Amino acid sequence: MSPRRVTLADVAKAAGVSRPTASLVLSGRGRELRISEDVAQRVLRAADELQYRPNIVSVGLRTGTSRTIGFVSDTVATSRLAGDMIKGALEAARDRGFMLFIGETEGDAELERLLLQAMHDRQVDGLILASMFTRTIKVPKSVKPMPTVLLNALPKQPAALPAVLPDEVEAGRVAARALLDAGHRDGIHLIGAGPRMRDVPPGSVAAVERLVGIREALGEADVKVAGGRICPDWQPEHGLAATRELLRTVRPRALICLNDRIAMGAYQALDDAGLKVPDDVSVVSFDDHPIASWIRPKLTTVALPHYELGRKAVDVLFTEIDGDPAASDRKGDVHRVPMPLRARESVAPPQDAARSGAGSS
Amino acid sequence: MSPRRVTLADVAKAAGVSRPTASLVLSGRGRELRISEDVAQRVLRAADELQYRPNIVSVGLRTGTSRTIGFVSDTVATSRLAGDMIKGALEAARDRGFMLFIGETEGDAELERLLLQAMHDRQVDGLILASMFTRTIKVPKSVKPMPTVLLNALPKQPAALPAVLPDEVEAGRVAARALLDAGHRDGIHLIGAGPRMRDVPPGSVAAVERLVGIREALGEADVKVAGGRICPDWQPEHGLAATRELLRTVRPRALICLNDRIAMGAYQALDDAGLKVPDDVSVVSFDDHPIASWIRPKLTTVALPHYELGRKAVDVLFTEIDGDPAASDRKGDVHRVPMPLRARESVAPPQDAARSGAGSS
DNA sequence: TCTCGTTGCTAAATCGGGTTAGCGGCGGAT
DNA sequence: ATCCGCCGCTAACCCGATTTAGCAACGAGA
Repeated sequence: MSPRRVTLADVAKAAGVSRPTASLVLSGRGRELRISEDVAQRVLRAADELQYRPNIVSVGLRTGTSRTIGFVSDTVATSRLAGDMIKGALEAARDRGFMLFIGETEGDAELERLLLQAMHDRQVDGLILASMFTRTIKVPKSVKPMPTVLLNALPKQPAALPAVLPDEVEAGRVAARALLDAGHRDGIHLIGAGPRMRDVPPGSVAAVERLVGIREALGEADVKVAGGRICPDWQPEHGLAATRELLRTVRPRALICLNDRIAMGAYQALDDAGLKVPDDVSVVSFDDHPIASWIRPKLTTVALPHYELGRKAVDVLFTEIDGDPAASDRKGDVHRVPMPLRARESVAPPQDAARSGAGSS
Repeated sequence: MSPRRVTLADVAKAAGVSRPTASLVLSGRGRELRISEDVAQRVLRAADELQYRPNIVSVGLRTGTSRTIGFVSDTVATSRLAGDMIKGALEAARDRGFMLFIGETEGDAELERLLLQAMHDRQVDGLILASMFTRTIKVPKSVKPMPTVLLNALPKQPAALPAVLPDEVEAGRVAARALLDAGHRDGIHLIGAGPRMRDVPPGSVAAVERLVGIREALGEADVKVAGGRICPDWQPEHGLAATRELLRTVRPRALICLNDRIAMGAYQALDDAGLKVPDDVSVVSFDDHPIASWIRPKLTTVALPHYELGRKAVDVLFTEIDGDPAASDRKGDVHRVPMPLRARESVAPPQDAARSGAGSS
């Protein structure tokens, strides 16, 4: 049906040389192997005229490579995270002429095994094991022979695999500083976790690390967390409930919500209580979910750098693939990607402080 | 480094037969070609014991296939759409032992060309050309020789390519009926497009089709649209502005928002005006964006069936790949995937109708 | 004139599997 | 005993590239 692909043999014939000669010229080893300039030019011209493109499958068979990397995640669809992470990985891979296989395991070990097998069967050159929320994962044995990078995940057993993660501790500091810089010193409450380090939803790495950063920055400024409410699940309804409960007893000056969905619930509770954001209560949050710029006032939040995480994972993977031996002692490296503050409209100086002019625009 | 892959030759040796014999047995053509039961069993056992898996790259070289399909979209990350669509495609492909290459063009024709080339180089067996919002697209010439399906898109020139799209017209009917069934007859306003057919954002297929369905269902019930506001862009702020403007002159009984982001803006405008959803004003919408079940009251909306769209596209693609000749006369088929109503909390009988008991729970 | 060394290219093997043609061996018919 | 034909398997080639080993042709030195 389709006009048959142009093969190396066609190019060789057109240039009047043998197939290996054409191969040598096109792979750039012509000079080194003393192919004459004249022949090289003929081959190059023929390849150009015939629009020759090497068949990657064939090269793959010979060399054992595929110019392809596998991106395996537990869930692709659940969160917006996935999209941008994949986009970043996609573009970084494309820059190097690589394609991406996508697969998802849905947390099912058997599915994961099958998927890794399928990727192995297709001779992927490397693997990215991604998690949609930061957590520790058990690294399947089957990845051993392949260059692999963990994305948004840490190995359960200290395996010699590099990991790429958002810098959640620094994000906690950034969120706290956003309030401090606005002049807040009192009445800062946490929604979603805290105030103590042990008040975190089980298994949530992000909660722990954000909390560490928050407490650290606040502590440096000699500011005490006024209180905190743990949410078992970081969904709007839990943020609503926790904030509502908080408001029964105290009137906070500022809220650090542990993510945007919680913040959305908090907004509702504050609105129900007749409290205005940011005039009565400032709110900062984490994630930069699309919702953050939709709700009024727009939410100031510390963004998960999904796109950069994806890119970084590919970058790290390529240092593995290119097999720089000097890199082998950095095998288990953890790469932290900065989480930038998206300063929007939900933070203002506290009302009394505003009077004394301590606020910033 | 890694223990070399088990090849067919290894299996043949272990079973004490030649390579072709092993190949015949494993490909199931053993019976047909009179391989003895004894030999067949030996081969099967050896393959099992050695955990033999055929190298797909090798098979690909010989047969020209790769058990892989390419999923090319204009943008992966921008909307949640992508994630579920990809998930559906992924699972449908996996059911058949196929993998997915993901690529995005960002609307750039040159990037698209490169991407299709890269997929072609890897001998993908078929192509899905997806758009993140329903629209007509120019089909690149380079896809001609390959089985191809358009997803969420229609060919600009009536090409002989099947397309998979959400059934937006029926969705319009469903949304309208949700209000009719609740007893609404008057004061139904449109936000985002309408009331006339020409009041639609340029280039939006969804707007046109939804409007057709809405007007049709309303017309059948002899109900007139009370009014409508076009939004140039379907974002919350435009929904807010349009609804606010509407409320300056009239007091609607029900709103049909052309999508959930607009509905979110409408919620805010209604809240600002002191109107309660659904008691004062019922709201229905389209898309079933995650936001729809986060806002209070939960939004009744007609869902974009992203997951099913992805699955369906792969299903249709496989009828192309399997090349059922009977299917060749259905080449240009447009497959419509139903959009289900997610009945939640934003629709109630109109207040006067409620008194007469015409409402449903 | 013969040998040795370059130079410039190609024959042949290889990757891992699929496919076709055909080769020995055995049994039945003549 | 001889021939035919079927059974059961294998030799050999193919896909499209890369890579190693080595072959001609030519010039220079002995």
